[in-house]
Amino acid sequence: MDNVDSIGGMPAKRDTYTPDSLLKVAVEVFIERGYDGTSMEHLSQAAGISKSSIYHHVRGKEELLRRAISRALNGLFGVLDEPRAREGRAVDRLEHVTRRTVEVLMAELPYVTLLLRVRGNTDTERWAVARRREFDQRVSELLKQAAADGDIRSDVDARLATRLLFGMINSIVEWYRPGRAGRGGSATSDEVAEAVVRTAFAGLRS
Amino acid sequence: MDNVDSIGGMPAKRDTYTPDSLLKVAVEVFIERGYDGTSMEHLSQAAGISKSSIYHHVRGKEELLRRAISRALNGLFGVLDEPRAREGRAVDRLEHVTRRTVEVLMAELPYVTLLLRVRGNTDTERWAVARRREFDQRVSELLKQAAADGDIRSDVDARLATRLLFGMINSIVEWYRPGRAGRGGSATSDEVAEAVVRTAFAGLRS
DNA sequence: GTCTATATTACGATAGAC
DNA sequence: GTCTATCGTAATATAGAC
Repeated sequence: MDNVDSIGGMPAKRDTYTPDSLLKVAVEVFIERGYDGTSMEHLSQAAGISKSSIYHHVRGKEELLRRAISRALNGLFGVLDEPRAREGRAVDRLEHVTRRTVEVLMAELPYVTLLLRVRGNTDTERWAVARRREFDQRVSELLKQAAADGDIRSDVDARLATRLLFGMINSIVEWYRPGRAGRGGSATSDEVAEAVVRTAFAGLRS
Repeated sequence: MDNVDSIGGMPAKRDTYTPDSLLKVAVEVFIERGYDGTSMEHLSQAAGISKSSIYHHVRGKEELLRRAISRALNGLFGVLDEPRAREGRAVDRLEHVTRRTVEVLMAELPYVTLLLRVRGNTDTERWAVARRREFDQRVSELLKQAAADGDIRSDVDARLATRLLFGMINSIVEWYRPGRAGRGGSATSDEVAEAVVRTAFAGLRS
C-alpha cells in the first residue's frame, strides 16, 4: 500500500485509506498521466486497492480533483491574508507575496501543479480557473499600486507584468522536484524564492 | 465546414480537407478540451465531417498531435539557426533568441501551446518532451556563456535563470489571444517581445 | 473496507457502400 | 471523400457478497 513509515517516533499511518491519504496517491498519478489520461483502474493500481474500493472513500474521480484544487487554492489565498501582504508599501507587499507564493507552491507542489494544469472542461475545473483568476487579479492590483507609487517601471503594462511574473513563478512546477537540494537536484524553497525575486525585480543583467 | 473565406482577392479554400486544414481545426479542439479529453467524435463535430472521414486524411488522433508538435518545434529550432543567434556577444544572442522565441510562439500560438502542454504518455509525447529539453539546453548554454562574459548576473544559477526565462516566455500561451491589439485585447507580437526582454533582462523595478 | 462481477456508456478504429 | 454501421476495448460507476 506504499505507506509512509513513522519518522521520529510518530505512529505509522494506518493500513487503510482516508480520503486524504488516497488523495495523495491520486494526485501523483494525475500529474504523471494527466487528469483526463488517468482512469480509475490506474488509480486502483497505484493505491493497491480495487476500483470499487476507491468509490467507498470518494464519490468519484472528480471529487479527488476538487479536493486537490481546494488545497492548492487555500494555500495560495492564505498568502494574501498574511500581515506583510496587507501592510506597508505596495512594492514590498508585492515582493512578499511573490516570495511566499513561491514557497507555498513548492510546499504544496503536487496540488498546485494540478491546479495550474486545469483548463475548464468540467464544473470543478471552471471553478478552479475562476478562483485562479481572482488570485491573479489581487496580485495585479498590488503591482498596479506599486507602479503608481513609482516603485515599478511604468513602461511595461501592469497586467502584462503580472502575467510575466506569474509565468515565472508558476513555471517552477515544471522542473522543481523536492528530492533534497544540492548538486544534481533542485535548490531549497528559500533559494528558489530568492532567485525569483531577484530575477523578477532586478532583472538578469548585472 | 467553417472555411476561412477569401480575403483581398485570394481564392477561397476548397471545400474539402487536407491534412493541414484538418490539423488546424483539431489543434483548436485539443487546446480547448486537452488532448486526452478530446475524442474523435469531438473532432468530427468541430470539422463538420464524420469520424471515419477523419481517418481518410490522417492515421489517427496521435498523427494530428505529431504534426502539430513538429510544426512548433520547427519554428523554435529555426530561431537557433538565425545568424543573429549564432554571431556576436552571447548576451546579445540570448536577447535575440528571447525576442524571436516570443515572436515564433505568438505566430504559431496553437501549435506551441500544444507542445508545451504535452507530458509524455505516448511515444509522440516523449519525443516532444525530449526535443523541448534539447531546445532549452541550447539556450541554457547561451546564458551560461553570457554569465562567463560577465554580462549576466552570476548570483543566480544559469540553469535556474534559464528556467525562469522560459517560464516567462512560455506562459504567454496562457493568456495571449491574437484577436487584434488595443484596449481590451492583447498587445502585438513586437510589444510583448519587448516587454519580455525588458522584464527579464532589466527587471521590474524602476 | 475490500472484493468480484457486471451494467452501461464512450472510445478509437475499420468495413464497405456510394 | 464522405457516409452509416459496427467491432473490440476500455471507461465510469454500481450491486452485492464477505
